[in-house]
Amino acid sequence: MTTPPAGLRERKKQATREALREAALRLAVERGPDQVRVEDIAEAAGVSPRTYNNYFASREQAIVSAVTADREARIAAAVTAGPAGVRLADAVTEAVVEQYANAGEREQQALLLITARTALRDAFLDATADIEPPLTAAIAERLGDAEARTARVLAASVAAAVRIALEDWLQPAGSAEAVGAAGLVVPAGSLPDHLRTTLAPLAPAFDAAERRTREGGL
Amino acid sequence: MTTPPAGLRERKKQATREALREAALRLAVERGPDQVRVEDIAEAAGVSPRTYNNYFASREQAIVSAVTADREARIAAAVTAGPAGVRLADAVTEAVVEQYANAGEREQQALLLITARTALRDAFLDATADIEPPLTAAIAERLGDAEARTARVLAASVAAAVRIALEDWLQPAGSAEAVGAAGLVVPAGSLPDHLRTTLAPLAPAFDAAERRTREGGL
DNA sequence: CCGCAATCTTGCGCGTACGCAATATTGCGG
DNA sequence: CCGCAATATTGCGTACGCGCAAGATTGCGG
Repeated sequence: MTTPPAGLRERKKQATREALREAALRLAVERGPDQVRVEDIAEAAGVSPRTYNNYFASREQAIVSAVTADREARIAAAVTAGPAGVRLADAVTEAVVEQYANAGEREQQALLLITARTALRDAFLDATADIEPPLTAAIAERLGDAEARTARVLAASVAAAVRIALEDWLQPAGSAEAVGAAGLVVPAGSLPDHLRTTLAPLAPAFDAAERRTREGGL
Repeated sequence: MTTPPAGLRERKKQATREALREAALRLAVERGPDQVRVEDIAEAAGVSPRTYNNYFASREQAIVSAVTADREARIAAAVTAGPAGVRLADAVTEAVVEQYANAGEREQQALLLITARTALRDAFLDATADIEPPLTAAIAERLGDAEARTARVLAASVAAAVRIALEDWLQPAGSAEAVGAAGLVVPAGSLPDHLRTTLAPLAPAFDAAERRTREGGL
């Protein structure tokens, strides 16, 4: 379904996209993110600057996409792969955690780069919205067509929650530090735990939807 | 808290912002959205083009903000104003519905404009994200400091749901039309009902949070 | 093996977004 | 009433985003 042999045309497009991603990340690492112009990336990938913009709508997207790549697809797959026995909320949570936990050598290095510059940070956070469509599909599959709208809302909520979790986690801790009182802040903990905590409040909504499906399905 | 008399400086800034908003909307209506350059708006408001960009980061933002203006503040106020007796989920839902239902003459006209052009439509939808911070504050007030993180996630989820509701509602109905089977689509109904339906799946999450607060507060 | 329709790439041009440094405005002590 | 620090406005320069139309590439049907 995802990749029937596919024609040469499509393969070339993917190759170009890949080349742009790699070039963007490599150059950004080599000489610092601000010293890389679109022109440079395009040249390194062997295409015209205009073509670059046919693939990426902003300078930052290419760099970020080198890290986020096909995270969306993997999350959706992980949800779908989950056994039907477990709570949907848990399936989704673990699928998300899994994808953000397995940070490879290169991802780690890129993350440092991204955290530094605000523009990149924003682009990185915006990229979390991309998980929404595939996640919608995966959730809809479990909830049934009657809850299509619910699936969409839940997927969007998850994306929003993930974004928040990453936002907090990426804080240089340079802000107010301790917020005293009951403001726990927790930006220091491990990312997986942080994601789980942030997603937790949504669980009741998933449970209710799942229950509704079960009852309706009888 | 919101507006102590405030100095001249601040008032002038608001006046400029207001002037830019109005100029942008007026010109967009008069000659069509694509025939308005930033230069025109700035001139009409009596400031330099460069100053325009100190107030709005894109050409579309000014136009859209003439419609969305201080929707954020009003939603937050409506939630806070809600009696403590009603379910938080209902308070939030009704606060949101209220703000989007009361569309004035001018808003209605502007909406037509916005729906037409994709760039404006996107900017309009992106503007829903602005309700998140004030909504977070309003929800946090009801849930207590211990649920600060929950408040943030719920507010973001609401914003995401509202966005989805508006997205569907704005569809030119030019797409697949009937999705057959149980895909109800409903883009034709009234906006208030549509908002309520879309927000409904989040209610259980609100209920759970509220319950937690009550128990913890004992 | 060929031609043709679909699609991708590219150069061009316009308008936009924004960092920077100079200049003007505001409004708080003195 | 005045000077001074803080803040806003502006011009300039650079790079980006993208619509458009011409030219190249792909690959399907004959």
